[in-house]
Amino acid sequence: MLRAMARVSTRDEILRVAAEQFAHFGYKGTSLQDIAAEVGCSKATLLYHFAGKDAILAELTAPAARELADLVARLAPLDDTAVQAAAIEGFVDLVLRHRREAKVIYGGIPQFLQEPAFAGLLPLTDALCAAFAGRSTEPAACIAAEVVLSGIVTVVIDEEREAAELRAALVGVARRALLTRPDDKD
Amino acid sequence: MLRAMARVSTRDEILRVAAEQFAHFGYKGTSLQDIAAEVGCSKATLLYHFAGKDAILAELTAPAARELADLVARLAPLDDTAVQAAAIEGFVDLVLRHRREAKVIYGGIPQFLQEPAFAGLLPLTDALCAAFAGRSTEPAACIAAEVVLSGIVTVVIDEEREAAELRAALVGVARRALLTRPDDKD
DNA sequence: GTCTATAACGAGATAGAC
DNA sequence: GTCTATCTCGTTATAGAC
Repeated sequence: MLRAMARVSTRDEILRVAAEQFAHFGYKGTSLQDIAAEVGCSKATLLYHFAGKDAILAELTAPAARELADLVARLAPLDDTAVQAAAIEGFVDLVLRHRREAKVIYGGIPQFLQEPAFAGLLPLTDALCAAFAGRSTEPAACIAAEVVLSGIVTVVIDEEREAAELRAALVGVARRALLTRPDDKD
Repeated sequence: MLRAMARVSTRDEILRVAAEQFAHFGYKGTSLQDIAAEVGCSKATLLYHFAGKDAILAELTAPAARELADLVARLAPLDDTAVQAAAIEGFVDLVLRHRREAKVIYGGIPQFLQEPAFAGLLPLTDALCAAFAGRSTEPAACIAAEVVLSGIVTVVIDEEREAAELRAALVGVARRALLTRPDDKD
């Protein structure tokens, strides 16, 4: 039971550093050189552990993408009134579990990478957005959902605050922003 | 009075296309090749009209950045209760006047460009964020302000809807999200 | 598993003809 | 003003020693 060391493995360290830099500077804005320098190894070592830069990205985002698919599946059977609250809490928790990856998955990526690993993401974010809007097709509700969704993923990477405080604040702002009926005690 | 033609000038067309592509794919994610192809000219023509890629970016963002500075200056003398409402309407209007540029200015840029043209932007967005929070230093208020601010700029570039409808929806969601006191009739 | 060296490619930018 | 051709540099990726 001594597996939780500071330095697990070079491979995991590469993933950690890459996630951080992709989120901060974007996929294109981050070079293998940058990642290698931060990890403390050479570019060649990166490419020994991963087939290429895109493979790092794919492996990085896979767990969060899978959890997003799970969340969307869990939301599907809920009725229009319950789906919004469940979407907010489920997504905030997901994003807090994957702070760095969230921004990479939600923003930026789909435009310049059509790999199978990312092809399924757009429908998922669309479904999540609809859930945030309480399945309303009102323009105001859709726009509000988009604002909240993109706002959350953008903010969470740069915020230093602890998870519990951040969670409460994000759930709170999402509820208020998406409020169409008076059901909360905040 | 016949200046409003479809094709004003190559120079303006370059600015228009660059703004669009920077917003969609990011500054680093857009090559001069990409811009030239969309404009229908060569890379050399781009560099005849502008000193370099960064000069395109600087000229592109200058008007919106100046307006942002003006807005922050207008907000400064307002008291804590009035500043929030003024910030919301002022910023939404600003963003709608500069849909494409807004995302470029608010996100992404500061990390990889420390030129004088952009050095002053971070303090401005910080001041705007404080205004959104009603100058509160409560974590919840600050986080809410960040969510709304980043959400607005992210959403506005991809939204197809007309300005009036978009404006009403954005102001509405911002007011609800930042609501700390009951003063609105929405 | 990690390194140095280098190949292969694409990017921003320049030169000079038209 | 716009082009083709070219230069230079940074990037991804490979080869081969240790």
